[in-house]
Amino acid sequence: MEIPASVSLEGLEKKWQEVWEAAGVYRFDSSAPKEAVYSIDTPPPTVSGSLHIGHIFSYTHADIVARYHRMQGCEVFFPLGWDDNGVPTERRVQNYFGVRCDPSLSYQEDLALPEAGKIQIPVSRRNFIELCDQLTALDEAAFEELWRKVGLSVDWSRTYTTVGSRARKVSQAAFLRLAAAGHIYQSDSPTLWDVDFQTAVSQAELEDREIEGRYHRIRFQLEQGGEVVIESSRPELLPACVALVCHPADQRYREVVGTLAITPLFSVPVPVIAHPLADPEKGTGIAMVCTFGDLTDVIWWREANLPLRLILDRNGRITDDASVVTRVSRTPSDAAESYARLAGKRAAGAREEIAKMLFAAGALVGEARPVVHPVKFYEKGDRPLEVVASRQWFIRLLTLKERLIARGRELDWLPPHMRVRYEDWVTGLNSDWNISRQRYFGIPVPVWYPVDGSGSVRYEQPIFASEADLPVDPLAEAPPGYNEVQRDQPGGFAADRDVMDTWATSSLTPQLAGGWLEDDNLFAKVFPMDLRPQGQDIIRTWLFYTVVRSELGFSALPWRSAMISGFVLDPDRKKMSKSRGNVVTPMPLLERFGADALRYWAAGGRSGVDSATDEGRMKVGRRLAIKIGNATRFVLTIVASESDGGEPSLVPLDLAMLAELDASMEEATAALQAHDYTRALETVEGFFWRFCDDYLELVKMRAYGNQDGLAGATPQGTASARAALAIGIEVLLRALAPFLPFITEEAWSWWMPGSVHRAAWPQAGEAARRYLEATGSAETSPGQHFQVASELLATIRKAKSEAKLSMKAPLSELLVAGDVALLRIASEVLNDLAAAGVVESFRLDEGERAVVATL
RNA sequence: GGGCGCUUAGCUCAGUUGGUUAGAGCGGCUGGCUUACAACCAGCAGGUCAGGGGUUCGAGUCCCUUAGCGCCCA
Repeated sequence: MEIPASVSLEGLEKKWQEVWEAAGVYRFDSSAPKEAVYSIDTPPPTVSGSLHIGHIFSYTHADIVARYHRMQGCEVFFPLGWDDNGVPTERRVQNYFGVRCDPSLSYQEDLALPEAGKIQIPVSRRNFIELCDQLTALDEAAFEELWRKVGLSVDWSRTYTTVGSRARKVSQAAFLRLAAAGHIYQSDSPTLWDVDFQTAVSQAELEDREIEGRYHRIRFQLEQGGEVVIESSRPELLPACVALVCHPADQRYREVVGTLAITPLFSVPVPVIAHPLADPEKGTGIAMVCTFGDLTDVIWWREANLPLRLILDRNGRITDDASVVTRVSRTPSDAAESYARLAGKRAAGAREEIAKMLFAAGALVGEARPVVHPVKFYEKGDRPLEVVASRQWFIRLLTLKERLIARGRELDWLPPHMRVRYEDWVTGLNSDWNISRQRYFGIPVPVWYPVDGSGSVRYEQPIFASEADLPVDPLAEAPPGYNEVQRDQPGGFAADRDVMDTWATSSLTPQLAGGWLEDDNLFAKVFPMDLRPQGQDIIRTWLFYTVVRSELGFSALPWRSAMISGFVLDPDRKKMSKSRGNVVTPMPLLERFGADALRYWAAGGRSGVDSATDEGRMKVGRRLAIKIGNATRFVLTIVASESDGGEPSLVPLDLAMLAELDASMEEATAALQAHDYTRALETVEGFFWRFCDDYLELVKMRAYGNQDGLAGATPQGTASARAALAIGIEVLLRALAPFLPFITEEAWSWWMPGSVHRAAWPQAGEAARRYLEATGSAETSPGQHFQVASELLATIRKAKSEAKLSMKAPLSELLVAGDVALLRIASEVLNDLAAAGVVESFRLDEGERAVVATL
């Protein structure tokens, strides 16, 4: 036994994480039987972001649960990954190195990077990807350092990433299997497109923003005579107009539905249709349908089977190809002339130009009316999205809704109301999952296409990679049966140039981490997983997509439970954001308060409840950690001090204290079983303070032994107190270990072998049972001695405190009145009470319950 | 506009199937160097449970309603 002279928290993080790593305390043993495995699927953080206090919140909750199950004897599978994939990394690489990707360039061996602040230089795709790898490696190291410092009991030998060859193989194989099973299709269909990022965007990446626009009133002549006036915020799409639409019940337009209207300037006849999505309240109640102004246009276009007239290119500019309009115009040369004035312009410029033309043609009615309306944006973008028709790969979702809702109901949600968010999201899905992304740093779609004799790419005949060849890069490798010289040649092949959506990989974390396709034995043991801890902000993405992939690929839920954390707010309870500049970084707080203290704060955040960054709570956590160290040290000092040589015999107070500890542990265990780490901590912590403030004080003198003149102090009583103290603190250390892993391990190491984190979680009735064994007593039911003694002590303290006296001041008499049972209990704790409270005499009276302290 | 959640002490939050006098921590105040810990200990004060209505022997808890806050979706 090595008891330190004083307790310090400094350096514990570094010391113990090294010991744990060297001893493999958190290493997953894959030889464990399946029943003993508890597996956790954490969302891998995007490493290209900067460190954020939120990064330790949800993961700490998961870690507490992981540590609990490990102590319950489970082999815990708790790997962590890094999500490197996609736009955020590319952006960061562009800014960090001052480069941009130009896929037409060839690879340069010794790439000279520009100095910071200079204009971005173009580099080849391979160079660009190398830089992405380089930067993510740096970012990963910073993240791993944070997690280790926080003390996550992760098996760091099983770290995975969402790029790299393993992720490629898994994602591509999953893609091929879904394709073979008919869950994936390719379609040349309307797609939301960010003109700056040059990529398609899926429903989950969308965000509505209110922007200012202007409603232009435009006059359309009717073929049958007369006119209608529509209002549009996007008049520049007039050449793409394919219909007018009004609500079926709108009396104003009843007569014109089914007739033809003629577009001004371009003289294209378009049908007037009726559809319930047309809002009679909006504008004039009749709108133009263009291909495509927004997603409602897509619905009208699809349902009314309208023609396609695309006029925007992928840069968001009006194309040069006037034939889209001239082909269908009644005055082709006038239409061509009008169109030429728009060609090459972006939306905003074209809008101005067409307004002039409409005005000149007398087709504009009145002044444009300012309006604020919601417009779709890519969540990371800053220009409104356009809808372009583009060839993309999709995973079918719309036919899957009911199955996904049913799966959501099987999942154990914590808190339960989070299920509603998932269900609302699934119910509201209006498109399949577009998984093609026109990016560079990501996992390639494992597909090529034949090029026919005339040089056209035959997209309808995709050549899928074979699973045995994975991972593949179609841009660098030729498909089976072809060779490289045939690339992009007539009669040869062309690669699919896209990579997959980041979620197409991230949705496979159970497969990625669990050894799917690589270690069948491991995968069978860990999948489906037990727990998915995550933030509420990624229910519709990470959680949802993972459920989709698991359902399609494995006909199973990926996990039994989902534990949803709230947000971490800034100290003023405001949402943190970069733009507001109130993001709290965790490292300085870790340095100041220590990992145990931050974990204590995090453990106070119940599932689903937002928590403010609260230094006060961290301070309390730090004090608790110090107290744990001091209490252990004190107990050990007493236990190790010279003994009177007596064997312990049963003392009712000691037994009662341990029985109360057992009761607290039962409560804490039930809470943890339900993933309620907050309640568990409160329960254990509450008892720990009573152990220190009441029990320790009550038995201190008796436990010292050799106290001359102390009433009732016997060697047997001393030995009993020492036994109870040792059992109590030992159980408490184990109970506190999942929450404050560093100080508990430190205190454990002073006197116990091995790691507290591999010790057994306290079992029901354990403390009292061990005490009875130590005292050689038969089964005895514990009494209320600890409760009663605590109450009496409180009365004594109150009397002295109100008299402004030291606790050492003597009390001349303590009167205890009550029934026989109470008096018996009281009589059995009087000696300890006399020592702790310096009470000179007691009076026990039968009667109405009362306690009176007389100074 | 729709959905979900929240409103309890100065602050942050517990409060289980309705059941004694509504709890904790922090902060505040008053004391105490008590030989584990002054980075500590003891004690005290502080609440019309957001407002209104209802069900009930009994409501912080259940129902209706109003107001405010937050988040998600459109």
